[in-house]
Amino acid sequence: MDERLKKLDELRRMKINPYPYKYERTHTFTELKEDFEKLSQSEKTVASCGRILAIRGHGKTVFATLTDETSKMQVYFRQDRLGDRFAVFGLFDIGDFIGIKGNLFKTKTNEITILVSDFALLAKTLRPLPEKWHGLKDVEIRYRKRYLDLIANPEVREIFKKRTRLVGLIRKFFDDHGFVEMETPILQPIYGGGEANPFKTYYSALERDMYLRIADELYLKRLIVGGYEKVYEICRDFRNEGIDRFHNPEFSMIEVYQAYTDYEGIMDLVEHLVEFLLDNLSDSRTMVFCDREVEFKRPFKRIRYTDALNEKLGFDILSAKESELDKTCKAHGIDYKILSTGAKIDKLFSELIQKYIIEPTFVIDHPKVISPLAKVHRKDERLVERFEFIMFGIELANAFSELNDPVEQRKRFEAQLAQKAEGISKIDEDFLEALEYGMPPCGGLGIGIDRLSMILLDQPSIRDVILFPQLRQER
RNA sequence: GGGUCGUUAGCUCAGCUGGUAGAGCAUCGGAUUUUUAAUCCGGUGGCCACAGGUUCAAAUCCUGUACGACCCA
Repeated sequence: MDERLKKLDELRRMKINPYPYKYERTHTFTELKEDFEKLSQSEKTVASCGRILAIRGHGKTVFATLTDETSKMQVYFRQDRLGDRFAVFGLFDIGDFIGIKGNLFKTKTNEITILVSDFALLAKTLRPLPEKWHGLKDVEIRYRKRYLDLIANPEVREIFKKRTRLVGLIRKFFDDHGFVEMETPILQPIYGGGEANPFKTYYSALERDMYLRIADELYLKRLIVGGYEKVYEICRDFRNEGIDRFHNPEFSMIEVYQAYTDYEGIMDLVEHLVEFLLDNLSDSRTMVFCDREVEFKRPFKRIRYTDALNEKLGFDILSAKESELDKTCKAHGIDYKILSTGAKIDKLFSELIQKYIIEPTFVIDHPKVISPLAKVHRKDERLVERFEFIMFGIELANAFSELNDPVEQRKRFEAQLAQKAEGISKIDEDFLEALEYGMPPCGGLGIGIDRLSMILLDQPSIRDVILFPQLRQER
């Protein structure tokens, strides 16, 4: 870094501003390559700019490789063309941003190159870049200093662009189906709509505790009460819990609510969404994730939650005694002591069934105890009308026929409180009051966007699809 | 929370059963007018994550801590 600071001084002595204000670019590197035939015939010079990736000096000439966001480009400096200015290039380093003007030609190895007739420093770098050949591998640096990861590993830049395209497609799908995108509060006085511990904060102006939302559900339902019939929100939610390959405390979801439909209608919607995403993101309806291949074919497989679990356990989970549940949990190495009845059942399900679901599958008709916001199943009052969309053992979506009976909803909240379940600390009276004004029959859906990105982009860790994952403080 | 593995130059990595710290790239100086992981010659660069312990001697063995990865809960 000392060497580079010296060069910086030297440049200033030469009256060269190392941090000028702008550069007029005529073409990106990709545009230059695409229009090579036409541009290389022309006498007119082109102007491009980018970061220096490599310098290959040959005495009175220099080849350098530059990169802009779109592509790489080789540029060629010759002393006989640049005269005294040629020496200025000696003060440039790998990593610096420069602008060049010149004409396109092909070298004898057939590489499109700019013969430089004029150049300018656009920004001097002080620190050396990670090595060009091996890239940056240290995952800790890749996550802590993502900008270095993005410089050194262009494929990572591609992943995040694809993620953005994916979110754009999701938005387009729902817009095209007549849904309206809404924005609801991130800071909530009462949290709810999911099972999780919240992040807590303090709202000075209102002199009260607030929570970062764990879900948007209860606000979007208020919008259905208000008369909208198809709404969605692409939201950042926050859950104050563990971090692992599939969990980041701060994560992205889309929640969708549609009036006058039920979970069957939502299943249909999800199938079409997934199909739409695949058709726009990849060439086939086959998907590879962590070396396992899966084919998408409508209709997706459906598995009844309790049937699957009962078959595996050999007894009926819903009529089982608490002691029997405890025994079963213990047998499967689950620490049941701190868990509510519902949590025990759900834990068993994840361990014994969900883990092994690879094909795109709707797990349907969950027990009522683990689904406080879902409507009772029309054929079995111990169950609710709910589905989870699961593949590769990962839960991607969760949906219900939404409970709209305010009296029943109050009972469920009270039961949740009595169970000391996560995700509720007190009853959201305002929400219940909204339901008392009447919510039409409604299907609701939540999709984890990070996990969906993981699967569609074949990334093994959620941190590979989140630009700035939180890590512990460095010491 | 538990287990396993990792942490050595700016980056990627070697470093054996303990004996003076190594390579490639980057960087600096020199040569080089079509190179492209350019090449050739010469140099700089290290609190071996941190703190203890064992030993005549520790990057190496032991203990603890921090951070990270993976697995389990």
